[in-house]
Amino acid sequence: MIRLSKLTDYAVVVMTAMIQGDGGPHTAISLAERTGLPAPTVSKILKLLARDGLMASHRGATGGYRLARAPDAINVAQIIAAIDGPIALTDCVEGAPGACGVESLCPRRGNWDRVNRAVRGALEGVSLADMARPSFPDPLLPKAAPALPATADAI
Amino acid sequence: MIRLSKLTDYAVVVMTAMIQGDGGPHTAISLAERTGLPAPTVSKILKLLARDGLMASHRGATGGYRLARAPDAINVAQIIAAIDGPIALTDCVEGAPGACGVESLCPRRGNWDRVNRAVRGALEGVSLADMARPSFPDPLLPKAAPALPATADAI
DNA sequence: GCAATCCGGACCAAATCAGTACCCTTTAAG
DNA sequence: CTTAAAGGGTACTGATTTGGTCCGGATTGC
Repeated sequence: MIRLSKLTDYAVVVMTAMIQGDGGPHTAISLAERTGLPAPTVSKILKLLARDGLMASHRGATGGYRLARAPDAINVAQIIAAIDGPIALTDCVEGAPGACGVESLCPRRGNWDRVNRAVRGALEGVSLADMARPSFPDPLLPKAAPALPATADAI
Repeated sequence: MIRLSKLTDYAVVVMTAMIQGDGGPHTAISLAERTGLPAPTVSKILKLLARDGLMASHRGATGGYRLARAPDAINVAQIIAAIDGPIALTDCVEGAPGACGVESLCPRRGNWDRVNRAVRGALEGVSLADMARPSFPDPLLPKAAPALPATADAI
């Protein structure tokens, strides 16, 4: 499967938890308690999100984190980019020149970029507000099945 | 970054190499020579592709592999599914129930599926024929830069 | 001044993946 | 019928990545 970092999943959990709270700043510890995630991990996520401008941080005694923008002004692509780094499906375009072997076959590189753009556009179309919305009616997922109906929604 | 398996990249290389050859069947060894990839790896990829019906294999003395369908009838999503397994960004929906911790925050599960569908649709829109097309004019990639302009095309 | 909080980096263990090797089955040629 | 060529499947190993932790330092409010 296309592995999306687990930290990115946690990031969405933390950010939705912030939405559901009051407007005040949230400390890393309080968010860890509310989400059930380990505190150091939450702290790491918040730092990454703040570095990319998705969070506004306030240091000092009564400090904490706040969302930098409204939930519908933050999309999934931005969150992924903050945690996992730039969205690129392959590492074909890297510093290592010898990895590609025969160069005559490598013009496909530009075409992977086409795929990257398509995926990026899809991810930009989903906002944090969409993710925070409580589970919506979905005919594919009759919510009574915590077992593993996962294979159904695969390609 | 969103890690797409390196084997999937190789799969596209191998399949484009098959397109550029004549119509006859290709052996795993001949494809390995033409692509510069290690032979056992090519064999592994071909087996995976054949298992999902993307390749037609012919055993015996003069056997080999052929594309099961026309290049424009095969899309990237199918290749990824054959190599990396079903396309699912997160493993939130798994057999392990304890992993999620607080259940009250987990309704976002259905929303990840929305993201999955968006990505899947994007990948289905790119065919193998698109990938095999020799590098097309792309303003973002002024083909004279094998160094590492990779960060430019990131999100 | 003191305490609470964020900031930045380094560090370690565990899971995952790429790659390889081996043996079996099938098929066609001689 | 025999032989060789090719795919089919499984198991194993080394390396890379990732998730998670920890520590000292900087900053702000009380």
